[in-house]
Amino acid sequence: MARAPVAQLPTKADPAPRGRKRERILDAAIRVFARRGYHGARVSDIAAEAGIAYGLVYHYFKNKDELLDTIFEERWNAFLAVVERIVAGPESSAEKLRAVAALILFAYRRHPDWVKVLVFEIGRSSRFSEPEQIRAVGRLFQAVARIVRAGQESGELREDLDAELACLAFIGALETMITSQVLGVMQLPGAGEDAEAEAVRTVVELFLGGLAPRGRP
Amino acid sequence: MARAPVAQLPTKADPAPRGRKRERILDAAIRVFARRGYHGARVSDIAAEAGIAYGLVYHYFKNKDELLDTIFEERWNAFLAVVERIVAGPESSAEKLRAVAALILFAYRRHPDWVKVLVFEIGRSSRFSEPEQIRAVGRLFQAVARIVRAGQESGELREDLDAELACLAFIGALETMITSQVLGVMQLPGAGEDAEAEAVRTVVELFLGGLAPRGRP
Amino acid sequence: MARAPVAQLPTKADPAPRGRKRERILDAAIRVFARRGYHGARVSDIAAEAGIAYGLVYHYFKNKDELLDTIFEERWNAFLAVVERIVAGPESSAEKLRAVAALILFAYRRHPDWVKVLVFEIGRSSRFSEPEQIRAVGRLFQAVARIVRAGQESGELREDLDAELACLAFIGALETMITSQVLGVMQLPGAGEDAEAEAVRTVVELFLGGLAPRGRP
Amino acid sequence: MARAPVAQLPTKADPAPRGRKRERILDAAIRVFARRGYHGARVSDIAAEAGIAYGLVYHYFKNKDELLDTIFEERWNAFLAVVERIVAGPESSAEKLRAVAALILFAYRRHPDWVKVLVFEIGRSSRFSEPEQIRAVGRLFQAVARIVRAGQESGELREDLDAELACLAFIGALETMITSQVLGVMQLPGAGEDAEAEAVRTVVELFLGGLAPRGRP
DNA sequence: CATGAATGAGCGTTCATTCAT
DNA sequence: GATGAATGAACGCTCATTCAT
Repeated sequence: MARAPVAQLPTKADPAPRGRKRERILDAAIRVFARRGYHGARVSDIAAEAGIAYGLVYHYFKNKDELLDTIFEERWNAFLAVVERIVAGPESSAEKLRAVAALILFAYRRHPDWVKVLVFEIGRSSRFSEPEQIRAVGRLFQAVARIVRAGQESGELREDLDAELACLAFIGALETMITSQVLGVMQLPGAGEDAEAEAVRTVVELFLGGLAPRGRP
Repeated sequence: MARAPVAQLPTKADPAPRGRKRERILDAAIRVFARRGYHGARVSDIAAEAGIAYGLVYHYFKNKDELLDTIFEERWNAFLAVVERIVAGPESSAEKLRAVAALILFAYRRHPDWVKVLVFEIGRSSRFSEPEQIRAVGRLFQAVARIVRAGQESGELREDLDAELACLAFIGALETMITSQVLGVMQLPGAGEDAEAEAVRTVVELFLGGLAPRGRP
Repeated sequence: MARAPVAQLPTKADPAPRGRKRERILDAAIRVFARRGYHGARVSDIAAEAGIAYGLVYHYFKNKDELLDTIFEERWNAFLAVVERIVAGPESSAEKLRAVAALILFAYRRHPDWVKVLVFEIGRSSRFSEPEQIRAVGRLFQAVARIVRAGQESGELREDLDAELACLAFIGALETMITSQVLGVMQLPGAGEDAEAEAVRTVVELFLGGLAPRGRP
Repeated sequence: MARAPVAQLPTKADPAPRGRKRERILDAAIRVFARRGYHGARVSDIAAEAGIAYGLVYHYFKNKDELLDTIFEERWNAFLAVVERIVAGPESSAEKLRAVAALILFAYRRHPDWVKVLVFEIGRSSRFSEPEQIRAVGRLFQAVARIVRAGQESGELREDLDAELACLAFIGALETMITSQVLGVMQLPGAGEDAEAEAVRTVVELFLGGLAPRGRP
């Protein structure tokens, strides 16, 4: 459904038609950043990956930084748009949280490079300290927090926990699951789609029901 | 008690006595890495922070990389030792999880530089891909997973959620809370010790009881 | 005739036209290596001598080592080609040996820097131990040895001396004459062209006729 | 006979008794210079080879340069003394030349490290340009030249070749034979002592009798 | 004598960025 | 638009040398 903006991300099968050099460069940058990290990626690597001369990168982007910024802005905004649409929907809070979890983990399976860059290169260190990017990431937390607050107001969710702290935990749980898959820290149960579904279930169940058996008050 | 190895971390009030240059360098490196990130930190910055000639760094460490590796190994192992002691204790699973959460968030309040380096410079970026470091981090997850599994076996915790997935979520929640504080993504309720206590409560409550009110199955 | 490749070596009078930067760099490197030795030559010296930014050196060559290797390969092969042509000619062995001696000593007078680098920086120490370079130098010895062996087979030269040992002596005599001129160890008779001619005569005469007077058996 | 000064050079079997640190350092330096070249040899390598702390090197020698200079002076002078004794002897010129050739090639077989350092590190490279060292090497040439001149005056050797050029050729032939053995450029006939004897015979025969058969004028 | 911690000049190399073509 | 030659700031690292102990 709302996956259109995500689906337009680069795929080997869709190598961007000639002439759209700018997109070619961005896609190449995502791949190279994912592979070598921002600092390890040379502008010439990106150009080579895009099949162009590296001087051309500077026609479309002011500098290497702007590449990362652009990736972040364009892709993150597209991603946020989907999240906001989920938030604005008529479903229950539980349903919305499940949708957000599924969106994030699905995005990773479909576009691992995209997610790696986001998580490892942007959600990181000094560049991330820039207020603009912090605010952008804050919008994700606020969106999830709105789901939680709405649930609390409607009585669907308990009110004695801070909505913002709770949503930090929610996003953090998802991020760590992705990280562990990227790095192979742990073997997750199942594989591919199955692992993803199980991860979604676990996070949502945990988040809503907790680990303690229901029998205990 | 078990905080001895942690407590000996640098404090402005304790500028390390003469002769312990190696420690001075490591402490300086932690501070500079925390401030500027690994790539942004020049060896000469670290030497200046330690108040020594930069050549001396190479007397004690093979290269800049080894600085980070050493920090990781020495500090992370000290940290893990405390976690393992918690795991081995006689308390209930809930108590142990609370203790781990408190340990992590307390460590951040007391040694923010240490934690920043760990989370931002080691837990991300390519250097983390090295098997040795992945295994080291894996030990943390395994430790927490053991707490969860023990709880599941004793009936204290529900058994229909995968222990490892659950502990990924648990650690992830804590990491994101720290990150959000470092970057100021969100204003957490309270401040200092209070904020920390509230964060611990939220994560543990969420993890154990979930967001859904107890009344609902 | 066959001196084309040699003749294109740098001369102050021929500062190499714009665009042929690679050649400019190699020529500059030869001059600086000759003046200060490989270890004493800074990359920035070479760049300054070539009138370019030192970064450009790395555009054309992988590193400082490759400069020396390239000089060796390109120039040595050009030199060897001339030697091989002499070997293949129809002249007597004595004539060929005289031609080789003249070639070597003439090359030094015309291109002293070239020869200095070859003799002092390449025919030296660790870099010279690389099999590829040893083999390249071996080709010179083999070429001269072929002249000697042919002379022995035709009866022009005596057969009771090993051809390879003999040619080692031949080349060694010439090399030492060059060295003594470079370093001014000894005052050679005559000057410039005359000294060269006398050196050629002495080496060839010695090599063919020996120091002992013909009258003595 | 006159080999005493040479024979006192270091041998694995005679590791210099305790206390004679200065000699230990010099011997170690010779070994390390021979193995890695002057530039490639660190002062700490030499100290390690000598089994002492590297600071001690500076008690006995002003700096690294002085090590090489000392090796050169002490060993070269000892070597020269033997040569001068040969020159002063009552033998024929031919006998003396044979003795010099044998001395040089024998020295290499017995003390290859010593010879390598002399030929590769001192006989080349810029340090050799220092007048003092040039003069020292010049003394060897002058000694051999004196043998030749004496032979010419007594009628034992032909007079139409310049004595100094001739002795350059003589020494050069010997040096190249050593070099070719060090580097393995060529397979010499025989092995060890035999190869050496054959080399001596070839150089002396060549030098005295030439390659052309006696029958031809 | 002996040690090795401490210093810092010096240099090779990388790579983002500019710009003439 | 497109290319890649050209530039040079920046930085990691080596290692000879000094000196307190």
